Amino acid sequence: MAAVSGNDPAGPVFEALADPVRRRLLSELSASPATATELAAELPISRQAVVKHLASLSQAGLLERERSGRDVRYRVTPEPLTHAVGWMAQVGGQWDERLERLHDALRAQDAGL
Amino acid sequence: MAAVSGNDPAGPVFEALADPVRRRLLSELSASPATATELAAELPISRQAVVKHLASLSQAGLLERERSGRDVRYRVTPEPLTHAVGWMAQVGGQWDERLERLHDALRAQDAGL
DNA sequence: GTAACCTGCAACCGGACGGTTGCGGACATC
DNA sequence: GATGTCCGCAACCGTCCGGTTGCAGGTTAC
Repeated sequence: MAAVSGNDPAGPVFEALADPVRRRLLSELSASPATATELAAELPISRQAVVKHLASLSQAGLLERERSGRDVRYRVTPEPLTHAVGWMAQVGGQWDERLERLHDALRAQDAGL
Repeated sequence: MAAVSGNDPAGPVFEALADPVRRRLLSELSASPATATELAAELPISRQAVVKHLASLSQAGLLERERSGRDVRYRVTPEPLTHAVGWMAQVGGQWDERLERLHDALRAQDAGL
């Protein structure tokens, strides 16, 4: 009796967003793209830790790598966030269908890209 | 240079939603409230494991316990989901402000409850 | 060419987390 | 009141995950 349809593409997104450091990184990158060393400079963790987090975010489809010579620049690609919103809309749908309509709007916009 | 405001109330929600079992449970409960033993019967894990997951969800404010005699019934309280949507709207805002408006709509509805 | 800097890979470590089992207590039923 | 069933607590275990360190490979600059 699965209430929400099949397997969720939102899983990787939620897993990626579960870590506070990762959310922080996404937040920073949403303001302006940056390299791993730049990001590590603003955080109390090593560059390698940042790289691992960026790999997680990238695996969820939330980041885009762009190499320019010596360094690699990361930027946000927030499309997968719609999967997460969609899932929540389905769960919250029973409770309030306004979320449903919101989700529909997102889907429509997504198709428009 | 924090791009997203202060500390996030969305953290617990994302952490709760990071686990597939927890998402499954939320999904089931959104369809109809149930007890821990009922939920465990539909899953390949023990009742205690389910209880722990329900505790996580409850800690994120996503569940409500309702005791009736011998057994405890859980139901979904999806309001905290708006925190998660709000956070994503801020991150994705740079990319598309339609999410922002969606978030505003949610906030308005939240105030209306 | 050599020095400085950034990326990438691999090994390693400790703690958190998902899961199990066992047991005691409370409630309903007979 | 005895029994079955459900909840709740606690201990325990293995694995995954976040983090570190060390080192090799490119790339830019001097």
